[in-house]
Amino acid sequence: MAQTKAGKNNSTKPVRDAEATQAVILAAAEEEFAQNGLTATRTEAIAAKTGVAKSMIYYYFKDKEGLYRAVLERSHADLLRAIQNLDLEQLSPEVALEKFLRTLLDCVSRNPRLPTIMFHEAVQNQGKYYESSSSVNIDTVLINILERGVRTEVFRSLDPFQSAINIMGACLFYFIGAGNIQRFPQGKQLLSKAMLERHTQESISLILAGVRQS
Amino acid sequence: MAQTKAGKNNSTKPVRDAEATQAVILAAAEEEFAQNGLTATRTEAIAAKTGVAKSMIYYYFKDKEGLYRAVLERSHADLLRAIQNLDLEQLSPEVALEKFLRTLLDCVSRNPRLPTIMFHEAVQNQGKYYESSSSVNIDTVLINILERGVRTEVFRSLDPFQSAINIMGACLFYFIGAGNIQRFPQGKQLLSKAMLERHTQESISLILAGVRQS
DNA sequence: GTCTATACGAGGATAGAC
DNA sequence: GTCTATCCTCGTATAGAC
Repeated sequence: MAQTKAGKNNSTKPVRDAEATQAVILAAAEEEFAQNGLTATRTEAIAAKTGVAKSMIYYYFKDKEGLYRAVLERSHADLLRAIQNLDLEQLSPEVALEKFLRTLLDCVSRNPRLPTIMFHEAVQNQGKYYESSSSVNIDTVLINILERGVRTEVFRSLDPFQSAINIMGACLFYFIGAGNIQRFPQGKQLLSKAMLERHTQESISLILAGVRQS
Repeated sequence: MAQTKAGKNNSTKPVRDAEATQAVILAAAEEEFAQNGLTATRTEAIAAKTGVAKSMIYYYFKDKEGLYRAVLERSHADLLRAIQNLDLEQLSPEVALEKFLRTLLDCVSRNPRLPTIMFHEAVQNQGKYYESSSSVNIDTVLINILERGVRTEVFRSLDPFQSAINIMGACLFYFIGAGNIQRFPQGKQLLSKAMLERHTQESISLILAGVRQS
């Protein structure tokens, strides 16, 4: 599916680049899906953002659902890879937890749309497009860390399953609120570099203090 | 299903009851809006759930947006009232925080759809239907508690604004994930009474431990 | 590969009978 | 107050020219 790339373009063909077109479609689609979810997103809105014809979506991704799948996979890839490569087994629970959180927060800070994409998928589609893979594993990693911490008594005797959810919430909710919270006092830039770093730090502090054995 | 309001029904009229009809529509609409948000919800889906004709929606609520506004207000009312009546000023920050959290968690446990409604409104509509009221105030109350706690040094020196968001996330994320998480190990009933109580307890423990001066 | 034009079904909203 | 039937816009998806 790859031809007419730049460079070979020295003759007749105008500005046609399959990969580039796909890329702009994916980028625009990610924005739209993040805000609206699968059903409420209009293919026309995506097309409008890209500047390319609406029919290009169907040419490259078959239909809206195909595009959605592509966006879902693409947007989760970074995080999944990062979490999988973490190798936390030989770290102390506390260090492991901090490393996990920093990785998670780093990824979503780089792509703040990811949390809202996850949430739309979870709420609207009940995670049906996740199949057996994806975000489920992330929670499992976290649960394991917590279990180990409780067992070795460096963490207080919390419920690992419940706490994992609450911890994810503490980290990710920020990005969900971001759109809404813009209309807060003198419009703080929640997604500015400084604020994102602060969020990372505050989240980690809250959680580490929250799980630690007192 | 809407019928048999009984009581006033002792005379001529058959099973017609304006309030009852409105009530079933509101109930069904709340479910649908909670799952799909404003745009993705189909009025037909609401009608199908109620058993009443689709046109009743327009008769009572003018249009889909009108119904949405009604659902939004109705679903937030409990929580807003509860939070407003809290009168936390004379309590110590720690006690105030626990009371606030317990109230919040109690309300959303009684109506687990509220968090997803808030979520959709925040993400999809950027909170435009909230006007000046609603959930904004809730965060403000929490921020005030945190500020007071930091000032009096019973809480560690956290960022009240950031922490307020993270705390809300820790409490509410559970309900967002609930739909998706059903498909977890041996289908835990996340919304069962027992699990909701556990969530309440775990959230409060995590947060109190997380903010306390060590 | 990219565009324009269009078919066609879904869904919001209304009219009018009962 | 409630229903059925219908209108008509909007949105997905395809056809076909370039």
